[in-house]
Amino acid sequence: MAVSKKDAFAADEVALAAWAKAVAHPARIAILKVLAARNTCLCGEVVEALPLAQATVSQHLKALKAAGLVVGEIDGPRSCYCLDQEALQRFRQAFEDLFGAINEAAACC
Amino acid sequence: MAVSKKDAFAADEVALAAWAKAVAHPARIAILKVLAARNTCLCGEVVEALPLAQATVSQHLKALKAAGLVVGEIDGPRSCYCLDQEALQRFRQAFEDLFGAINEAAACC
DNA sequence: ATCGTTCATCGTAGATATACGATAAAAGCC
DNA sequence: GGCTTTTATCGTATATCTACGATGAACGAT
Repeated sequence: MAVSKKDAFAADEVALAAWAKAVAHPARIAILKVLAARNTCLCGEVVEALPLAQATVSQHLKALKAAGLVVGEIDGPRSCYCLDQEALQRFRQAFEDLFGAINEAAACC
Repeated sequence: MAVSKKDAFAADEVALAAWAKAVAHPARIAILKVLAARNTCLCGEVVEALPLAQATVSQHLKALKAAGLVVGEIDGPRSCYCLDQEALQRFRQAFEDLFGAINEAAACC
């Protein structure tokens, strides 16, 4: 964008938008599902489960980590990624709050 | 992106990602709240409620419309935007399904 | 017909996102 | 020490997003 206007919005809106952006790509949704389905969480396994190159998957994992939805520990040659259930619940709650604020709107027009 | 790989993912993941992208910006979250809080829904009112230029707001409204979360009817000089409650509920359900699939994951590492 | 109001769209500039190959870095193994 | 495996990061190309001023289109009012 020309210049970010995100400072002009409420902090909770910015936070929710950031989470939403983290899941605004099918690859990242798929990654969350893969991490949930396995308890080993190696990056290589995620790569095998997705139709993407290793570098791309690593980049998506980084985005999920930056959003706080996933926790990753680099352990030498291999690394361990897992879901941050607490953060996911906060995200879920923020979403529910938004829907709650929205769904009693009167029909217009 | 170099070339979109979205065809390689499950349809429901692509759909959820598209919805998530629609709310992946604080301005669009704010717009949804404004539309919910009023029953008149004129574009001008949304513009006044946001710290953005009219052209930018119109563009965000278009994005929300493209995602199906908002319905808009152009009526000559003015236009009427309202929330599509049905679509919002489908979105909410898809999200809940995702969280449901994710939150019983075993802790790893 | 000419304004004025309201909104969409165009054109554009700069910022991000997406994807990949190539390469570097870290650890174990020989 | 070299070699392999695993993963992150760099560099890069293309695509999309974000924002705005300027302009156009539709209608009501004068």
